[in-house]
Amino acid sequence: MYSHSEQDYIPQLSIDCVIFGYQETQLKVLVPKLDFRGDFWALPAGFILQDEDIDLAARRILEVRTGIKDIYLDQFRVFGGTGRSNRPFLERMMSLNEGKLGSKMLNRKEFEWVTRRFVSIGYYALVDINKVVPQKNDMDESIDWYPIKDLPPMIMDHHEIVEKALETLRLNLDQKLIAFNLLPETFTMRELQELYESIFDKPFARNNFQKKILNLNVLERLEKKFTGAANKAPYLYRFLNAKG
Amino acid sequence: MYSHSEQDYIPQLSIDCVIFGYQETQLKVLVPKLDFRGDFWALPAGFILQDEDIDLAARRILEVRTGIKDIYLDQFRVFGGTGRSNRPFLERMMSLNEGKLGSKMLNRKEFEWVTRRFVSIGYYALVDINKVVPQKNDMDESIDWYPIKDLPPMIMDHHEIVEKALETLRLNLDQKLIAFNLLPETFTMRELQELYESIFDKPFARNNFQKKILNLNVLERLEKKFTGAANKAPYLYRFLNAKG
DNA sequence: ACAAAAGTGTTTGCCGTACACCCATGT
DNA sequence: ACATGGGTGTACGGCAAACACTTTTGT
Repeated sequence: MYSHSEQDYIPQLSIDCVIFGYQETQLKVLVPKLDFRGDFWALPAGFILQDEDIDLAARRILEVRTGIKDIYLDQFRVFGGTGRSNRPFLERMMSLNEGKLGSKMLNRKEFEWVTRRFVSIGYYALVDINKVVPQKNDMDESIDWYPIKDLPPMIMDHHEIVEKALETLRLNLDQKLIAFNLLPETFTMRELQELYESIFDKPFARNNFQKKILNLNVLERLEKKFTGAANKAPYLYRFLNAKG
Repeated sequence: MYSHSEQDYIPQLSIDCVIFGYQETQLKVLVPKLDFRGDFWALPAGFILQDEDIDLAARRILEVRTGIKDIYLDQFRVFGGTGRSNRPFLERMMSLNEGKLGSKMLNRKEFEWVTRRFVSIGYYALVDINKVVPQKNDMDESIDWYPIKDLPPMIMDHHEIVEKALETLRLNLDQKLIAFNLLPETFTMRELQELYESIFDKPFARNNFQKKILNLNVLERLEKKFTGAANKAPYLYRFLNAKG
């Protein structure tokens, strides 16, 4: 399988990614399930090449897992408790998988490398869920979108990492105008509002929400969208990057 | 001198501290000057023990340099560019100090350790400047408070680190109610306002500032302060930690 | 005609800014 | 009396919340 060494990667330092997507009025997170007995889930993660900027390392990890470039990405916090080691998890995993690991068996040196105490840099990413084709790597059994309110049990402190990522997302949402990264190119005001509601987990008043968003002057109103529903057709909007 | 090894510290990972103080209407930063020819300044920094939480490592570094515990401290960003190595600086320093390093000479192994590419976690701290007795370590020629608008030339990307720390301080000042960490136990409204003005580098309207701060309901008004000046005596205030 | 959802307008209260005025103190 | 700086009150304007009404569309 893969081989880690200090020649290639910075030791004891990793990157954990919280990849947010939005689908069916729910905020979701992309989480791989590891291909071992025992039902282990873990956030997409990776290491930093000796000659690689940390932001680019995060970008590389994201591209591998989502298949797309040009992802909105933000560093949000470092997790550096003393208990942060894969050792308990890996030992349990190996005891549950005796003799079944085959080519996935870690050699002694690799085991030593990955079971040391790790400090991890947390990044969160916002993607248009329709553009993403989740990619398993050779350690994964599967990789899926889970509603943030219904995440599978994850290893180590990964639940806390998601929690902090969501906190940061809420703080930055209006500030940095990044909600649009979670939506398709065009969208209705209702869709945007439902996205906000799923992120903040509370309702917004419809008319006031519209006024607030339009006052930001970052949306372009397009033609109306024909829905076939028994009501007025809503306008479509597009996010203006840096145009007038 | 000191000896680093992977047995003791996490390699290639460091902590850089921006220690803010306030004195004579100026926001200041505590910066040591290295005890070598060539005038090198560098932010207080250190490494993380293998069995040490990163926040506690930052706290340890701060305690050593300031002599006080119970310091307000916040992680704000990771600096992880590929160019982040002490090598250019150390080589220049050594060429300027040939034969004069004496006991400060790094042995081969130590030189290899400290000149690798480093990822650094930035922390900022707020201290009551009157309580601090800056402590040199055995690498320092001196350690002093410099006005943030008049910092000495610092090595590597330390200017950028201060810049980002100040940005974060501004963002968090009202949010987290932390300005009081820069002042003595008691202070006048004018002193607090001048502190705000030095941080944001802009004036505030006197009466409105007072109203805004008092509306936060985190200050206790004490007796008046006798100044001897030809005007009304100002009230003293104290910050309420978590009392009613 | 009616229900459903979209679009828009009006009122209210809060908050920050600007302006104005009084108070205490030493010269 | 006056200058100096401290404390407080009032008026204005913008913004967000709450309430209300109109428009479009398929059944």
